[in-house]
Amino acid sequence: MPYTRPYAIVVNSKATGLFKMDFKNLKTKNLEKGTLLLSPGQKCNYGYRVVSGCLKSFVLDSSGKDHILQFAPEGWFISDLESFTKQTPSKIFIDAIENSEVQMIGKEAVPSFEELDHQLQVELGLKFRNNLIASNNRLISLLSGTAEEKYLEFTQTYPALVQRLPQKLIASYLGMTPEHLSYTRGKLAKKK
Amino acid sequence: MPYTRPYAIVVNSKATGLFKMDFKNLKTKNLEKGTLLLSPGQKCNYGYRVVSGCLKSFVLDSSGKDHILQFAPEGWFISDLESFTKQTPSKIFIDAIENSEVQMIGKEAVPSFEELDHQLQVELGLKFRNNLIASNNRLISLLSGTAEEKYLEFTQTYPALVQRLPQKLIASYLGMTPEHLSYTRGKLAKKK
DNA sequence: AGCGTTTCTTAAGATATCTTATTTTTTATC
DNA sequence: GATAAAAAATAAGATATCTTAAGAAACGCT
Repeated sequence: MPYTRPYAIVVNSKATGLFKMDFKNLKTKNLEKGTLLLSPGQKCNYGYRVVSGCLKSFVLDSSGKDHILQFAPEGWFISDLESFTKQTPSKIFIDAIENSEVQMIGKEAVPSFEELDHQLQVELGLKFRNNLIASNNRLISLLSGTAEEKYLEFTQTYPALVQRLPQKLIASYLGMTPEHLSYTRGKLAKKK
Repeated sequence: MPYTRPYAIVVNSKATGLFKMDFKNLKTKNLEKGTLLLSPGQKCNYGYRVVSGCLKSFVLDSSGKDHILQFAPEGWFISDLESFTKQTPSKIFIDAIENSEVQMIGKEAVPSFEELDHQLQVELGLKFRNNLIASNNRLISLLSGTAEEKYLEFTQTYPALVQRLPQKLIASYLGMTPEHLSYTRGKLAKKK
């Protein structure tokens, strides 16, 4: 079943990691829970720095199931890097998991990487590198982990999110059904 | 069963993408097929630029199955980015799929990102960005694709490798068994 | 506090993918 | 080109994860 939700704003945005950048011309926006910021097919013209609340990015597969790519709680940045930089149609959704406050960084306000000032090039280059390391580690985890291993790893990597997010979203992030995550947690609880 | 192979050299290395860089002090080395260049637990002190042949990086999971992270044919670069930059113990293997010639880039010859000359910072920053986009796309594919979809995508993305590599290595890259890939290919052939 | 909604748990049956084993095909070596 | 070794195909039975469904618990709103 396709994605249906009440939503307020339709703006745009990348899906990658945690970084803080200070640009000029930041517009602050308050989003209601459920607000959809980017949909597949759109060009992503914004990045979002989360001031409060939490966003997520996700894809829908050919059978209509969603798969969460990234969570972005306070201090994190979220966008569709590929669509934002290459101005290609996005493949992903971005929406608000909670009522959130975000700073929007518009494409037009961001020079190409080559034209950024030197300090920002270094900072951003390092962010890309760290995000790449994180993305590769997630690949390893997805490729080689069992449901149990992946869940345990998540709880260690993002203890705060385990408390805060509905389990079904964590299941989607880990590539399993909520039912199977529940079953896995049950097994783990017995072991202890 | 653990990884056993005849091997010649034991050096080290990252696992990320395609980029060309020219550093001084490149040592060229000829590797026999099967040569192991990096193992889990080691610090990765080298990156490898492949001149001819093909390398791969992979992990072994808790039940002894391998999962290929990257192929590196001619012109590609391969290493363990995390271990190389942070000097942490690697989690991955790197070895030669074919007899290969590589240029070794030693950790000691590579300044930190902050200290690189400006031109290289820009080039490398863009490489990190493109690798990150590629890594994110692979995540999407692994999370949301069926065996069939993932195989078709691979054939479109790396047509040359489909010809060149044994199917069992492609299966490992796609996160499935060789038997299941064979079954999937059989189904696809009938459809056509 | 109470009622409706969403989330979580549990469990039975279904399916995709895996395991093991055997046969056929391809590749490598002398 | 013959033989050995590796890879691919095929198939039957096993397992992890999914689907569906229903009840229990938690949450959110008035």
